[in-house]
Amino acid sequence: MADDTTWTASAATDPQLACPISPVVDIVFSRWTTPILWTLHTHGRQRFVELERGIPRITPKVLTQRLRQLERDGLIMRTYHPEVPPRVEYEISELGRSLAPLFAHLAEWAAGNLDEVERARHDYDTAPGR
Amino acid sequence: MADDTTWTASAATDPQLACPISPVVDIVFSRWTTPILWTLHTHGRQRFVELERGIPRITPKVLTQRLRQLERDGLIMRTYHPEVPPRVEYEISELGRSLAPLFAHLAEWAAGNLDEVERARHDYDTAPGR
DNA sequence: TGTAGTAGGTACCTACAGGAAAGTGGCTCT
DNA sequence: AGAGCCACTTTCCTGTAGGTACCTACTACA
Repeated sequence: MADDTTWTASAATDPQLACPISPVVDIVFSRWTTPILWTLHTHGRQRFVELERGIPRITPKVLTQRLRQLERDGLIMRTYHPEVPPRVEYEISELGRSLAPLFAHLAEWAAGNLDEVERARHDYDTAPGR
Repeated sequence: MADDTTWTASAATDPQLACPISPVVDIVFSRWTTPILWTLHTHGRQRFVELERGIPRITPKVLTQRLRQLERDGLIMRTYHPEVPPRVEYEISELGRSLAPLFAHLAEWAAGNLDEVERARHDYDTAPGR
């Protein structure tokens, strides 16, 4: 903590919230949101069933919930076409697109450090006295 | 999606997991982990009670769980001093420290875009036909 | 004697997230 | 006539994360 060049220590003494990035985490990294944002970004505009098929094991109920939440937060846009059968298209918004470099860094960290996490886990699990 | 310069589209077609950053999210952004890592980074080595006092509303049980998990993943280090009363110190590891620029970007995004999320929410909530 | 302090562990309980399955509406195809 | 399509919605149910409260061992100190 001697040299705090990378982390902003602004809200470090916040009485209520000890971590200034907690609100972002709640918005961006709640469950199922990253797969949705990811597929929406890489595959572009998509319909409900396409998302459902593209994200394995997600149920339509939860998918609807997450999509509504993401729409409310302004990260994605929903366009409803009153046809028969109905057609709804989801696409990432400008605000959602602004997360792209962040996700890229995350993917980069994952590529470089996930195996070390795996190794740490193995060491911990096979440590003596456990 | 036309120009994929920032996001790596490597695992975009992964059959099992539609999102290559999901594993990282599970490790780094599970509940309470960011406040713990944040305070550990900004305040340096800390004892259990210090963490407990520094992170409002966390219960000792959950704090223990999260600390164990973070230790197992290699993000923090635990040193036990067999004194009376017992003394345990937690500090961030090299691997955990490597998350610093990531967290900095997150804080930066928060500073620049959180109000826009707030605005989107207000617009959504006060929209007609709702 | 008894109280404080530390770092948790344990038992019990509740709330809520999330899963499974079926329903809805209106058109179109067979 | 019936089935199928889409985008959900609703109901019911379960699992589990997390909260509360109490417990441990040991010593120093009043």
